[in-house]
Amino acid sequence: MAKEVTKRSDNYSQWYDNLVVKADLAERSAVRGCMVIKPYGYAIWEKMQHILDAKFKETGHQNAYFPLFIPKSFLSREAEHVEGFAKECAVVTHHRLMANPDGPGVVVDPSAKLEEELVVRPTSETIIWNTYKNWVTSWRDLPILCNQWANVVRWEMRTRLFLRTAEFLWQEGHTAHATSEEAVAEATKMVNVYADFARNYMAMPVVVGHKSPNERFAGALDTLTIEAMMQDGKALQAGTSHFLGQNFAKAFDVQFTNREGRQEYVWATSWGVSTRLMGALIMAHGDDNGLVLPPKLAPIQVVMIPIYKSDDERSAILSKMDELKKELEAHGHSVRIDDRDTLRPGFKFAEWELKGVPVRIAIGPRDMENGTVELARRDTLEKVSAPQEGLGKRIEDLLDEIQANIYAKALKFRDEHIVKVDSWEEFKEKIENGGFLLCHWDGTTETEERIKEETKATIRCIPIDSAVCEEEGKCVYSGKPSHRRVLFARSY
RNA sequence: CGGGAUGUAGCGCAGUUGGUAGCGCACUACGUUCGGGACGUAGGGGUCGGGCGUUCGAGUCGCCUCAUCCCGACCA
Repeated sequence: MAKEVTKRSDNYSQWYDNLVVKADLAERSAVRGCMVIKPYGYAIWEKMQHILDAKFKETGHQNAYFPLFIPKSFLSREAEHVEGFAKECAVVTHHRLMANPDGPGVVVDPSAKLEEELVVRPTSETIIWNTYKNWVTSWRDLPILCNQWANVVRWEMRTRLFLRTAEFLWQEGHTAHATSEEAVAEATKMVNVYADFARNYMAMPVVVGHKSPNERFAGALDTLTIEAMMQDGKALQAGTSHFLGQNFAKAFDVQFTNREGRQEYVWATSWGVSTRLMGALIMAHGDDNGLVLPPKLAPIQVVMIPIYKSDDERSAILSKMDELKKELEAHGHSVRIDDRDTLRPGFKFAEWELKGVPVRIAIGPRDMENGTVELARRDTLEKVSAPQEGLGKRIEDLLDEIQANIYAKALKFRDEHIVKVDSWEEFKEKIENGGFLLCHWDGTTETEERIKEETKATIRCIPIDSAVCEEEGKCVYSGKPSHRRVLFARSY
């Protein structure tokens, strides 16, 4: 009983925190609100990065890197933007330490005060737009399609591993365009890249939609989002893509000469996903035995566990495993042979299940006699005996099946927990059970905030990928007329 | 910054009216085990968050302080 994961049904938060630590993904750091991503967790993040990065390249983007520090005056150029982030900024005020004159240790050298304080980026719009100003003079310079992989700092009051940490890793795309239409198309394109990634790689269904004005990114004219449902019925914002209009171009005076020779402000977008996706992955698929990784994101897709008594058996089984490993690797799968001699098979089974490895192959003396292996899949925990012959093809099919099954399971769960609600009484009752509520809303921020106060539910998005929302009705709270349903939920 | 709680071995915890600092897991060694989280035996590991005070004597009582967590506030 080395590592136990609590049951999801007991306390979902506890189950989550416990799983993150026990599965060796991450742990709390000694630094306030910060997280250490451990090698196994980081390996999953790296797979996400590589896939996303390839998609960004396919859609014409290039990677670049901008400074960590943002002069305070930059951040305050765009009024809404600074208002949105001011309360959670880490600020650098000095650049030198000195020996403590009153005792041991060091203190900040008061003579090394910065002329202008530097903010540790909470997001990079301001520093990037200040840079883009110098890159754009003509319509021929557009579009600029840059992405940056970076860390950002947001001094949150309460933090949770992967979901909300003081420092987190992410990518942020920042694009500049000659026309509004082009920028809107870009923002839409990128939210769909995220949705595709969530569905086809993370095996996680998402609802794509617009944020309400109240929930928009600070400084955006429109925010597109992908919203996922976790297994406790709460929503998780998994990625956003913003149409920034000309707000930042005006704030940083980024103009270009158009084809007609007139000066014009450029149109902007920004979009990002973060290590929060790790939290989404865990909460979308994990079970009481631990993590369940979709094969496309699993750093180890197949783990092989030998079962033996004698040294002779051990070496015979391991050499058979080497052989099979080569075959699987030829099919493009990542394979780990767990040849640790100090642990018993049962322990290893449990440990790799905890880590979410999609497929386990066990080989013991019996299998060696029969030319078989024991094949176990993580998603259903089913075990079958399979011939060693043709294993490569069989595993390939199995991994595809697991990928599809995990998605189907998550989709079924989500669809069972989305309900249309038309009365306020029903709303208050249903929201207690979690899940997404599709309701009519009168379009006012006032109603939205009242609903939030009374139920802690917010408008997660105004869905664009669901025809069922488009109908006439009355606001679930105010009774005023509405022409479409929006998605309400409690969220992380 | 309000309200509540907790700091004792790497982790999780117990510690009674103040009287020799303990348990489980983990760790080390040896042996038996090994097809679903093994067992036995023997070990190692602590300025009880910090400071001051009360007392013959403080993990325990008092005051101060620091840190962390929970509920709020906050959360593109």
